[in-house]
Amino acid sequence: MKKYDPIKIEEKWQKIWEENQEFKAKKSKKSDKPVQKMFLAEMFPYPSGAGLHVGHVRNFSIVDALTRFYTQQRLDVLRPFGYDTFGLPAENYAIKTGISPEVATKQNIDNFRKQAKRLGFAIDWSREINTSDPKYYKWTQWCFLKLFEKGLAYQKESYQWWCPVDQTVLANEQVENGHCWRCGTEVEKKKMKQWFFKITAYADELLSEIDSLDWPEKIKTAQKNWIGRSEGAEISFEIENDKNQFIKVFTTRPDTLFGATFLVLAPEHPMISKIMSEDCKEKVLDYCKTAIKKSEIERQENKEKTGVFTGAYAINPATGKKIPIWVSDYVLMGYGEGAIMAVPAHDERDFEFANKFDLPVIEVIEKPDDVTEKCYHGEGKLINSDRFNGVESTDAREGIVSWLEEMGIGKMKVTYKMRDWLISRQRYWGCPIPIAYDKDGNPHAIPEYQLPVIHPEVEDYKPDSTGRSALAKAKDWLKVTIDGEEMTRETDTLDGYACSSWYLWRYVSPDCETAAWDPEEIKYWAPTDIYCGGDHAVAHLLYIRFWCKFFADEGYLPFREPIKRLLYNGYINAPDGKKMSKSKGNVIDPLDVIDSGYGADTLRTYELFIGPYNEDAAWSTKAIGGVYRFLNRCFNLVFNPEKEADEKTNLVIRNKTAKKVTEDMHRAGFNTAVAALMEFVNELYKNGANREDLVILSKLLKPFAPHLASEMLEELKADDEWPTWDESALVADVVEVVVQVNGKLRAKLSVSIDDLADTDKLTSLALAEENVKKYLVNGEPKKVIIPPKAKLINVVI
RNA sequence: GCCCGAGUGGCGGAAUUGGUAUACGCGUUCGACUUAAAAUCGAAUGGUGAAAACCAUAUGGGUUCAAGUCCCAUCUCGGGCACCA
Repeated sequence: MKKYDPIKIEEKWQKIWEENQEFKAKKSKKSDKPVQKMFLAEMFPYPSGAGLHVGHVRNFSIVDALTRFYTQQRLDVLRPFGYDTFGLPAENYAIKTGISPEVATKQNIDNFRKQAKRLGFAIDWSREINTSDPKYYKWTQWCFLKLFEKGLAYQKESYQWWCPVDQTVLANEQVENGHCWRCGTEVEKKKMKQWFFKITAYADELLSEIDSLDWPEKIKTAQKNWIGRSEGAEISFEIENDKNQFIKVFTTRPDTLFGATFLVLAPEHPMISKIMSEDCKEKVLDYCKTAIKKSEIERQENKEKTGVFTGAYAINPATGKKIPIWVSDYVLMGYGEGAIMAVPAHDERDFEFANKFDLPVIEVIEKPDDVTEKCYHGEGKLINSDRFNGVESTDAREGIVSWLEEMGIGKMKVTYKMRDWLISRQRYWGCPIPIAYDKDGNPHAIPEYQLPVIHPEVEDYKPDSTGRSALAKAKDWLKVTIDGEEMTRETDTLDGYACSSWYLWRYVSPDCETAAWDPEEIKYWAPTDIYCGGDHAVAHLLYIRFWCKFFADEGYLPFREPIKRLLYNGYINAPDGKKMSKSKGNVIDPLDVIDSGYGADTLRTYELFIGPYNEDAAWSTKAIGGVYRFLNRCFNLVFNPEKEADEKTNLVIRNKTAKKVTEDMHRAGFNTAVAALMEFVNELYKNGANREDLVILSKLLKPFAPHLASEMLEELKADDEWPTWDESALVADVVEVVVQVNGKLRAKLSVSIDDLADTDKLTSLALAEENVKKYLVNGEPKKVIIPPKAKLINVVI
């Protein structure tokens, strides 16, 4: 009796794979027909000091199962691996311990690599990349310069999110509920000069191409909402007593213009200081100062409207009447024009504001009878709107805008919620921005031949007191000569998301020294066919699309969407259903699971069997034993055979399983694929097995438990090429047909496959059943329904 | 508040196109092996009921010969966005 020893088997095969460089991507050249390529990747990990966790294992196991599936189908497969290494944890660790981030990162990578190898992943290890390696970030800097050349990387002074603990600016996407995504501190607003990428230039295309992607619906809607396109109009309001001053507003409801009874400006609006009257000046300035200082969380918590009158009036161009101009923090400077026309009768926020400050409310849309709310924001016929009375609001939008257009004070406009991507960080451990400033403070690109701008070594990694990164402490490094002119380097570094916005393309030629990616290799391998991850729904997955479109425009990429199919996997939670965390002490360490004797195959198979890949799952210490038992049974069938079956015994189940597993792999139904293999094994235990049964079992098992399957295939002296199936063998000679009476199950018939199409025969067989007969009142049914292919008879009485 | 998901045994889940609800696994119970235990193998396992049968896919309605699946309303949970004019 041989015993299944996963640790021994896994060591053996991992060594063989390493020596043979088994997973090195190959470009086959078959003259007769082109070989399909398949580029798969997981979202590369941030290598933390804690090592791999079970979430990584799930993510990598999904990609691995598919990698092996396509490899077994003899496609040209590229499955690389890399590390996203710039970031705050390494820098904070350096500040605390004095150990340089390079050193700590290298250790963590070595550990991650070692652990990943113990899981037996089919990775092309010759293509490993690391974003903090100068050979890599040289090209991140090159990407920045391309964007800079085209004006898509620019500097702007503006109010920005600032984390007082991490001492850095944060992007909108890095602020969660008013708190820093890294340390959880409440963020502040700070006025600073910052670098931005002009992602808004691609807003339209980023939105319109979402629907063509084979991505989960929830990611697509999240991106659509984030981009937040709305169509409306820009309208200029003349200031009373000053015909040359206008305030522009954005509105999606120009049809309600006659009901605009006041204007509201954001506290940051530049016109405020120009228009406010002397007697209101003090109150207005005071309000603006407090509002700007208020954190977003304070603005949200206190939803009651606040505001102050400027003392100035504007003219409603539709009515010619003068309307007061107010300031309130419910109007945001970053959206539209930072100013609105308030229509309190048809907008709840304006209504609240008007109520509080006792401002006039004029209804201009007819309310349906069944609407009782005071503030109606639906559609209807216009009223109180002079020549537009009676016009449907949906038509009036266009009518009023063209009328304004004739007067030269309005036009159609599309606005987006999405803002430009803030990319500068006042941190040491990031990719240095390849910019230097001349004596007058003008930014200049570091010329390409001077790249990479290498990280200087520093003694102390803390940002300085002015908020500049530790790079400012490297005095010699700061000085640079460009075209004979002495300049000072930028001390900000790039947001880590910049590094991950092009890494998929680096994978095709990771050692290329003449370009970020080799055009020939890109043409062959990219775009990525399958990409798998469980995070970054809007940030990373939007940025990489943006860069793809940009580099396509510049002629560097022959495609406009970087990821064809996205698999978005769920989290693995602790057995109690809660998030795993060190502080709760409920963390399951995958290496412990392997070492406890289960082995990597059991761990991987279990994580794919635990539930649908795209849903969260709770770890079960007991259930993993079931998977281990299953693999033991697979092992026993090959190494401790008991019964030999003849050629026909398992013909149906064998073909059925091959079909089922193949189809499940295509639709990423890993849990049901494993279940089908379990059924197959149960059947083989009952019936006995022949070599053909076992070869097919081993081949189908390989994507999940590659070590054991390899061991089985070796014993069976078979290769691992993915099996096909014989469709004609799927059907048994005799099938079960169900008989229902009024949709309720009453009897089961055994019917020869040849009789299945004979409805007369089926009907008489069904009606002859005792348990059917007794329901028939006159011995005759009303109707008998035999749906094609359903193996079901419904007798209607 | 708005926009997406989801709700099925004691538990994780299956049912892919409207056609046998509960596959597969865990747990539980019984049996075999064993001095015994573990491991392993086999059997049973939605609920009520002696049985016939009835009731069960969050709740209430509807469409259909037939509904977990489609339609309408409601509730609950998860996620995203959140004063975006």
